Amino acid sequence: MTGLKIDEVAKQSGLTKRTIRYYEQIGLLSSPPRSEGGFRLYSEEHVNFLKKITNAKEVMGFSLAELQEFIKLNDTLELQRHDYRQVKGTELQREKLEKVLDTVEEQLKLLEQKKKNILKVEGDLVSLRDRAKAALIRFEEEK
Amino acid sequence: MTGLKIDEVAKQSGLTKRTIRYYEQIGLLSSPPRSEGGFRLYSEEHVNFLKKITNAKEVMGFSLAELQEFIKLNDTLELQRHDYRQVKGTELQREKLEKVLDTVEEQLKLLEQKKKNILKVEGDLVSLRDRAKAALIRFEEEK
DNA sequence: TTATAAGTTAACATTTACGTCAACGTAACT
DNA sequence: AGTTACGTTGACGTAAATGTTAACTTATAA
Repeated sequence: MTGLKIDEVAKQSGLTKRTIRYYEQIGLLSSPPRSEGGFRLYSEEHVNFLKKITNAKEVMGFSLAELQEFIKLNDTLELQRHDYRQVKGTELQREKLEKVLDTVEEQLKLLEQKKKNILKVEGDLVSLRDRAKAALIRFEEEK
Repeated sequence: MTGLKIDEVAKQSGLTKRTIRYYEQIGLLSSPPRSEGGFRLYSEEHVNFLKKITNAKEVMGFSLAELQEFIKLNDTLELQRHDYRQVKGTELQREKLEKVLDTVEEQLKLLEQKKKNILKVEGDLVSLRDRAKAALIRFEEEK
């Protein structure tokens, strides 16, 4: 009978209840257990997961579909780790792992680019700010 | 008869022709001159502008409406600079300037936050990459 | 000069990521 | 035991930002 109800999760994650259910519906968020009466009961992990993916979504500009792709990569790796004995050494698994690695490194490159772009925008903003400041100072001087 | 045609601008900016016309339609991109026959003839400046705003859009997560707001701020400042004699000293202009300044500084703060968030995501990605690498190495060792 | 490629407007379609509302069940409080 | 608050599903609505198609015009080039 333990676990957070959806309203609490909404508050902690900053998402709406609608959005949380929607994420579950599209398979982005794993279905939490239900109470006797059918209420969703979330764990802290669910909350952390939501925080993490909303952050990634904003930072990377990911669509929900892209987000899913990424979570799948993560899961592939977890699966690889846990089912190690059973699946070890299959060529299939190796290919999957290599795909994960490629994708992640691609994303890391994109992040680098993103950092550069942020610097550009920051430069523009700073110059805008300075011009605004200068103009204001001229006002003062004229009084 | 000089100037870039829309297809060229699309290539250089990475946007589609539809999008470029749309941006003009909503007043985000200034209407370029037309050729005799009615073709849009763009300058390099148009291309740069498009690059700049798409960058800002991605980096800041701006909607097109927000983007417009921002361009208006910029224009206000340019206008302030050029029509200096005419409008100088009016209280209205000062208020506008202060609003510009406030908004810009707010955006700069957001950018700082955004940088921190990037670092978080980057950390996640790096750990994902390292786990993938480690798993691959285990494959090699088992051969 | 005539096909073909690229431009134009206008209108309708589509996708994403939710918001909103209805009708109903469950928990909590008094 | 009754009221109020919160939960559930399902269906329909919507805003932003394009995609797509049609019908037509203008450049390009063989």
